[in-house]
Amino acid sequence: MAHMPVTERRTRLLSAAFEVIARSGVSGATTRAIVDEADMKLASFHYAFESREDLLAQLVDVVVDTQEVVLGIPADTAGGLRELLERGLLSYFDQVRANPLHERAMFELTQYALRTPSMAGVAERQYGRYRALAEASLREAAARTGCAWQTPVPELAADLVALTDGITLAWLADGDDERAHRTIAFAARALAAEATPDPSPRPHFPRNKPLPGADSDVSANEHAETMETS
Amino acid sequence: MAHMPVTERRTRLLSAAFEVIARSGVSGATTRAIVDEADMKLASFHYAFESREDLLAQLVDVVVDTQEVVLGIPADTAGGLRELLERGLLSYFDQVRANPLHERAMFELTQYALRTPSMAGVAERQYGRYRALAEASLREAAARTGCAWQTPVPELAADLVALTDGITLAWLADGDDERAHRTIAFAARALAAEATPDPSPRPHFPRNKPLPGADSDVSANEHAETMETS
DNA sequence: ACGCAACTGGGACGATTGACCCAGTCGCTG
DNA sequence: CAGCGACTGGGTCAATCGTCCCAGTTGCGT
Repeated sequence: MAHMPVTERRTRLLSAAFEVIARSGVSGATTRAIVDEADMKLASFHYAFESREDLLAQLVDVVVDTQEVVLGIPADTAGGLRELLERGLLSYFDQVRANPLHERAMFELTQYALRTPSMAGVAERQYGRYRALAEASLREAAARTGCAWQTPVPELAADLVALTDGITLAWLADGDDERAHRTIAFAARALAAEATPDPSPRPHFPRNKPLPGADSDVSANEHAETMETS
Repeated sequence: MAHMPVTERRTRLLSAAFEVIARSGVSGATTRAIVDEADMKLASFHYAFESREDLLAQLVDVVVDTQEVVLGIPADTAGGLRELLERGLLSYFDQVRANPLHERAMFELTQYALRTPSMAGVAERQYGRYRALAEASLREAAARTGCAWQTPVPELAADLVALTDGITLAWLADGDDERAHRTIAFAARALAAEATPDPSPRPHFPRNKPLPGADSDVSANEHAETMETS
């Protein structure tokens, strides 16, 4: 393989490692699997990194610092706060659905960091970043619609992160797009209820409806309108 | 070690495996680590199970079927629906906090099932069970307070599962009890808003406040039991 | 052009892994 | 109480793991 400065080799190995982790988990990310994915020789690994743990630690660092998957608050201001949040959540969900392996790798790395004593605090930093990103989105959404949050935004950011995490985890497990869409609608309702009603004329009383744009199958299966307190 | 029927040996090995997974992850649950935890000899492993994968598959099965960690809806009906839900969530959270390793092992097993082709559908079944348990709790809470859900309960169950998952994951990462309590309060508010207001005199308009008992009490019910898979 | 440091290739090592084998021992049944 | 099937113990195997070593090769500064 062609010569290559160490720094670029490091970068490529980190990317390859992430790829392998997404596919086979952290335990499957052996030094040989990583260099194979990066199309390198085994010796190059220990020339670029001191050890496998060294690479893993740097990977977590990089991944946490470059995390950008967030609500994409739409530019157009059509609709009220609730609708804006819902579209932002749908945009996030589309990212997840487009690349499920990415989220799986993130969860995998989080758990690895959680059970590795030498990486104590990394998971905490990761969630701090999630919350910061969520907070920015919430502020933007409120500003865009002229609403004001009635709950401290950092607190709402934690709520939003919990919701997106929960939605993502459930979807990774069952792959049910429609259910995810319904939960997203619920999340948007719940968050919008924490702000002053937007000044638009719309009387915000959005009972959830079949969500146009969801896949056509799955339809009326477990959606019985009869619930009641058994 | 003393003689022992295969069935009991299997049970013990499953428990030991769960313990090891909680401590060291699935990848750390080697045959030797498991038999060591169970205080057995290595040969007993392959006498009780065909292979390591066999044990893991059976463990996931057992764990999914015996999952019982849910909202403990309190027996006393003091307070409205929102308060009842909040206390139920706090009860769940106490279980998690009393034994964080249990939840970590559950996430670990879910991810293992997710990336193991031969176990396709197990994660889906797991979340189906979560939803069923959540649905039962929601119905109970509504019945207890005389409220009626205005959204299909199976749908709300998915929302509740997403919330608890998100809360749990965030707490496992940062260990922030107070933040978890705030998110729980948010979750209770959000869910209660999906029901008809309870007939009690209280005009439910709970802007959140500094949470008077957030850090010290919560000790209504403390089961620091062993978790166990049996 | 030249030399030296940066980099590569291939092999090797010890440790650990899942799996297996088989001679021995236990304990129930008849 | 005798015997046979159920069970145990300890050793062994090939495969794979992380890590290391070192003789070669490349490319850059001078």
